[in-house]
Amino acid sequence: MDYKMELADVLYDQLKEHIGKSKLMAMIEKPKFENMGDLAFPCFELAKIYRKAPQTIAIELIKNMGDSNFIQNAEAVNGYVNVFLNKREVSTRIIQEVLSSKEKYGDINIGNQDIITIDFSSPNIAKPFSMGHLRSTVIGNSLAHISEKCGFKPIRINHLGDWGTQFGKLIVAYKMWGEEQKVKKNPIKELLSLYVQFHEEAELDSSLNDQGRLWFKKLEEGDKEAFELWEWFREESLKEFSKIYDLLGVSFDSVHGEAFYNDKMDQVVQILEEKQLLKESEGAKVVEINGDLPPCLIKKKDGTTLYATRDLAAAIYRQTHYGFVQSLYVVGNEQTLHFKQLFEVLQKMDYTWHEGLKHIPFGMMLKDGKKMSTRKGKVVLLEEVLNDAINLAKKNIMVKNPELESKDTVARQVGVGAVIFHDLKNYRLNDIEFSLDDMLRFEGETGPYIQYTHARASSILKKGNFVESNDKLAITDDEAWLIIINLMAFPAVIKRAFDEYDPSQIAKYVIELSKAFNKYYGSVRILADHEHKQARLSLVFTVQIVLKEGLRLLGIKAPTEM
RNA sequence: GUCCCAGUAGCUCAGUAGGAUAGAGCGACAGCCUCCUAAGCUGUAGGUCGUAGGUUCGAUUCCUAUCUGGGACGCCA
Repeated sequence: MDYKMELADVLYDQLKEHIGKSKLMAMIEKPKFENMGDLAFPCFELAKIYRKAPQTIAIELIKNMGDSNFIQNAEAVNGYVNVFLNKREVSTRIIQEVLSSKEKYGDINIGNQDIITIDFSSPNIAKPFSMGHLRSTVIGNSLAHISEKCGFKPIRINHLGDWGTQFGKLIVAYKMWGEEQKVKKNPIKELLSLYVQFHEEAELDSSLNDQGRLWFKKLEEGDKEAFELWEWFREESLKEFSKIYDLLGVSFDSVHGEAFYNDKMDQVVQILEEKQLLKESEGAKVVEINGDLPPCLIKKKDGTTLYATRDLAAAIYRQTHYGFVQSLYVVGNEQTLHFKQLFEVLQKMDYTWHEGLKHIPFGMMLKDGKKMSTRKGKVVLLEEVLNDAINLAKKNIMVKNPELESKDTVARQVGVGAVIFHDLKNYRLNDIEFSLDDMLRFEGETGPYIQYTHARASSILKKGNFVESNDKLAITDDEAWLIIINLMAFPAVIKRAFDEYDPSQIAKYVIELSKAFNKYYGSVRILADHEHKQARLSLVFTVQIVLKEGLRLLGIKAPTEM
């Protein structure tokens, strides 16, 4: 039920000569303070049209307002029409709605099962899974859930960074300093230190870079030795990554990395040539782009490809293979220019579907105010952070709930939940200064706070032997109203999260709902009063449902005890 | 040098298709478990919304300039 619409209906008759309904809808806002009602209509713009004071207009609007079951009364204050909803009617109705839809509450069918490909996570082979990759992973995963909730069919793609000059460099480093046994024993760590060593030595001897490029050329041309080393590095990396994905609860529909497009790039280059888009510039092949953008590099002077080439091939492949209506790239803000160029080139190639391509940028994970650099070995390993969080959660359980049966499972859900929530609760374009302390905080506006609230709700339902019923839903507690308002807002929040590709909307929402519930819990003895018990427990049940669903959309588990 | 993003309480951040008294969490201080999980709740202290102009009945929100921080700017991804 949309109460904005309800208010618009009630006011429309008086205003239809001057304002359309959609404009009217857009003008209605939420009052700044609770004691000012539930909806507000500002009359300042009307003052010009009617040549009257806003306050006078508000008073007249109220006097001639139509009737509605859901509107209790209205007041004219400071040029606003402040509307109070009929709490009893609205509460009953919303509880009924959640109860009948369960976890489908908030589903919006705007997607028509159309395909959205989501390119996210995409770690680089032979490098550790760093905190930087966490952002792409959790944002992309959440966007997949959100788009599904909006009726789309997401295709989760892990576009592994398994190709490029870096592998030439790694092969050189391995051949010069690597030891098979050491790498077998501790693959990622050993490969990383080889990679770091390479960059240190290359500072002194730039011919190493040439060798790196040479070995990458060999790799692209199918050299056996190069290929076998590459394959080995890839295998070892995938094993490491799958441990992380298991912990995070993330899975993919496709793990085609960059290498997958190796045999599809010639065709792209050919098309570019046919369309006469390819120009020679300083020995390299480029596509020039109108406007201020620098040209997009397609081939280096040694004939090897660049990631733009592979991304072009990938975009075309995805369109022919999946027929997406939207294709999202959850990739860091610093690559904005690359995607602008990529999309421009696809437009120049006359692909009409280029409009569905969207870069979803996010801010960087900073260390000491600076970008982390793999090349210098300045990385924080995600696995270590997750393990720290899980251990801390376990410690908390031992103190707070030593009787709990599935301690390890819950510790994992809570620890991982804390890390994911910490990442998702802020707007994605903000840079995040890495702070282990912040990430391991379990109090206040954190993942564990939401999970705890959910566990509380679950526990009370169990203690109260709650049985679902459609009767006795009328809630009379004043303290419940804040919960009701939040429950009502859920569908709109999901819509906004989808429209803006912004999971933080949902994170902020579950915080508000949790606060409202905990406040209620603190002031109302839910199980004490027999007469109101059914209505109250029904309310608790709706909170449990929506919190669980909200957390699910963020990729976080909701344990019933903790 | 050019372009992009950001500057709100001690810290981390909300709020911005312009609107009513500037909002949380953490930290600090003071309370609340004979009572449904205290990972909780209640209260106090704390801000000329980076700075200066402009548009407007009204600007933290829009425009311009400026300062500060970060990022991007062809053979890495």
